[in-house]
Amino acid sequence: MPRAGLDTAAVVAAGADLADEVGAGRPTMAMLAERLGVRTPSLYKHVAGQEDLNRRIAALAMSEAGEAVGTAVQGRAGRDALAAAARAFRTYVVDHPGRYGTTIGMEPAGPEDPLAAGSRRVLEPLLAVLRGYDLPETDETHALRMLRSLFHGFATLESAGGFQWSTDIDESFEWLIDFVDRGLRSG
Amino acid sequence: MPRAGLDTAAVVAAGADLADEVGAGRPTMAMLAERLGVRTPSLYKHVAGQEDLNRRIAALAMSEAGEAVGTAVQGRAGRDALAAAARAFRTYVVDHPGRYGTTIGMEPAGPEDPLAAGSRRVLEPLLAVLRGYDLPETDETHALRMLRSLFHGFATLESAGGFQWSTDIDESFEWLIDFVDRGLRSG
DNA sequence: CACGGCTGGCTAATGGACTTAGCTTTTAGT
DNA sequence: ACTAAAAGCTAAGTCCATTAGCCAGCCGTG
Repeated sequence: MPRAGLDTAAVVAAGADLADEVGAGRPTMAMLAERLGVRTPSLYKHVAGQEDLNRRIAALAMSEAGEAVGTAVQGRAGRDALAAAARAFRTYVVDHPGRYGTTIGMEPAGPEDPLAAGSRRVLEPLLAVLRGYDLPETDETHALRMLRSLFHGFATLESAGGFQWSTDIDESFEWLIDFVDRGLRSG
Repeated sequence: MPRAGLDTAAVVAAGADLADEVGAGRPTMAMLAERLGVRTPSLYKHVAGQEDLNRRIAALAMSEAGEAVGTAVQGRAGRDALAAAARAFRTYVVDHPGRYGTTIGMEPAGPEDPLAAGSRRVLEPLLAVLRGYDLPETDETHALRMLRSLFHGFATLESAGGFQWSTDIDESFEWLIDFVDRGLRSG
């Protein structure tokens, strides 16, 4: 009987793919095992259980989202950087709704939690974007929270089909970038 | 054997309470039945299943949130109305994290879905707030989506413990209201 | 007041999911 | 080649959601 050659990263990656296909929170250990060509209990050699798997998927999603935003921001500043960051984040979430959705409602268990580290990877480039505007230092945290809330909220609502009218969503998104840019410049 | 005297509304209300206590998506039919002093299968006389229960909880949450925001906005205009709406929404979500969390990622099944009706109850007063600003009509939908995204994102992140530094969250929230108000006035 | 039907409860049973325990075989290092 | 850890497996336990089918309490009619 040949070995499947799995490791934790492979299991988590497959779980993340599965979440993107069937929706956040929907994948079961059984589905994942079948996809990996392995029996369900074998998964427990690589992850501690469903809870652990989900935490790892969420951390992966955060880290990937952070990388996408970071890359998009490289070499840009001001409105350009803001728009690039926003679009990169939205694109990531729309392309990976399941794994990103796994992050929702999950509390980091402490500053050492990989999930918290992933969050920081997202926040870092956003902070860099804000540095391109002339904000009083005390406002930086507030603005950062605003950006995160706005991007997170928009992407989450969009990927859940939460915007009802026919008005073009892309258009709303560009409007939103403009709105934030103007607000930050006049701050 | 005396009757428990349940009906659909009572079951949904108890489910919503339970969600607030143990977290969105966590309540089981078994827990709910025990709390209602009834055996699990009896719940199916009032609710079609777990999926149906969650949809009803979500619809209830939306409707309640809409009512809270609507009441808060009554008799106010401009910045006042915006601030009242924002605070009412945030307060509702913080006080009822489980039932509000149940709405996340749930797609309305059509315009007749009570969940969609609940969403409209939230959007209505927000639209009224926007009417207090001088926006071009084409911007109204965009602004509405922005408000919804921002409030939803902020409240969701907050109630999941997603804001990491020690900077006061209330302060960020007030800053955010101010930011939006300024942006809408200069629109 | 009797009574018949609906309604809301119950028990029993099925199927599926997560998880643990314990065994076996591959594989990597000496 | 030999050993030991790692990675698979089967078997089994628990819990949950759901369906089927039964029975008793309530309501309205005669």
